[in-house]
Amino acid sequence: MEPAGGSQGAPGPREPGLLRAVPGQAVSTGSISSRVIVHVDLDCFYAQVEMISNPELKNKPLGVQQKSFVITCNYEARKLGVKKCMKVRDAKEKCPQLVLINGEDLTRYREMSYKVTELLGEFTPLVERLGFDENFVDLTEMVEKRLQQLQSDELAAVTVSGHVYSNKSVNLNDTSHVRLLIGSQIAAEMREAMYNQLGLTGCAGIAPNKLLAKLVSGVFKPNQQTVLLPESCQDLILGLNHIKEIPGIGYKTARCLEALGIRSVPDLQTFSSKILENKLGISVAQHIQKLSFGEDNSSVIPSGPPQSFSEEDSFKNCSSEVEAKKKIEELLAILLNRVCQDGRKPHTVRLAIRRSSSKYYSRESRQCPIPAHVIQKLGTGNCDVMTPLVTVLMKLFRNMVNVKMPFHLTLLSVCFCNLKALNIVKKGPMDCYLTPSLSTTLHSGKRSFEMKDMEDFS
DNA sequence: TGGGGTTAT
DNA sequence: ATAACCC
Repeated sequence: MEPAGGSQGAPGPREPGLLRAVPGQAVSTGSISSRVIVHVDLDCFYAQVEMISNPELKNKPLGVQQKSFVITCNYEARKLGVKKCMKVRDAKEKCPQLVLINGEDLTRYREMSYKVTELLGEFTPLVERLGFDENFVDLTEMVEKRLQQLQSDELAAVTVSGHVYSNKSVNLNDTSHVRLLIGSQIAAEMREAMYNQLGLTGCAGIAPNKLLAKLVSGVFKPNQQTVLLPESCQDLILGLNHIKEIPGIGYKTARCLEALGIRSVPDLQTFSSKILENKLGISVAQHIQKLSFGEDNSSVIPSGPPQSFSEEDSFKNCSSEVEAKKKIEELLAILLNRVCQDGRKPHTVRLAIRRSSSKYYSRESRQCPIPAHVIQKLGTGNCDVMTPLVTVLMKLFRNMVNVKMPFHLTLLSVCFCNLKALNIVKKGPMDCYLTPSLSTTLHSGKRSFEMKDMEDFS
């Protein structure tokens, strides 16, 4: 996650009203100590996208299928017993009327996903994506501005939007809650905008940090929102039945913890820090033990454009080089279109495989720089960029797979990463950005001082 | 599971 | 390059 104190460090000088989000970097929120974070979680996202594409699918039980699995389904289908990640066989057995749509091509889901992130980005630039269907938004500054617009006698009149997470009765008039209540109003506006502009429904959780916002967003589903007030934080985290339900504690860590006899949240809260550090390393140990108390000081990191593009395909078996090459070419062709639309240029290509012999989810990969002359042609449609890239990918393939020996693959993945916006030329304290057209001009004309620098760069 | 993504080591 | 995490 992030070192302690991330978004709450020293305020430092900042231009008033100017909050610039730099993707991948935390943004200082000034001297504000209590944050307001919202977690926005779309309802059965892929199924929603399919129902928008084809409204006749509404009020029918709908599943989205990848290979032999129903990876998500709408609420009609859930009522009839269909669950996420169910085998198609089992789902059809449970629910013979189930309509299935193939969801292996993520293009429309990805596009809609970024529309959601962009829409949230109109409220504040502090939006962090988590997968295609979830976003965290740091509302602290927005809330503070709205608060300053209020007269002191209006504070007690601020009302909550949506549910309040609580077992006991809470005093909503306590003005120490006013920031979270305003946060709940903004969250409602966000969900309204998502529905009005994109036709999407979803849940939201509003809380003082990302962990708690995420946990509380799922309390009332679907299409509802919940705010968590500070006095209920312990109730929420202690309400979990197993540590694996804490986001950040994954399969491996949960296994390791179980071996130590740690299963429940109180188990983890009270376990010896020293022993935990020895078992998991100081970083993970301290992090997850904080999580067990509901503490999470990680900041919302604006995601910006993606850092990598990949296409993958899984299959029962691929055991010849010719077959592998065909599949790699398919993946590559799709990727080239995607990277062309993005505008930036990848400087690294990676090939990953999964062998049928490998125990569960384990991949091997090899990567290498994309040749400079290939990078330059990448945006420019007509040139053949496939051939050199296939050549380099097959070299990576043969580096991983001894093609003279029998092999058996179940997955191939091609990834473009190390994306650079434009040709960056270092000249002094400020980097200078050349537009592609200017770059071309410099190529054809006399060779400038900057061009010599560029050659070193690539 | 699948077909994606991210960060840390 | 891998391993962990997230969806």
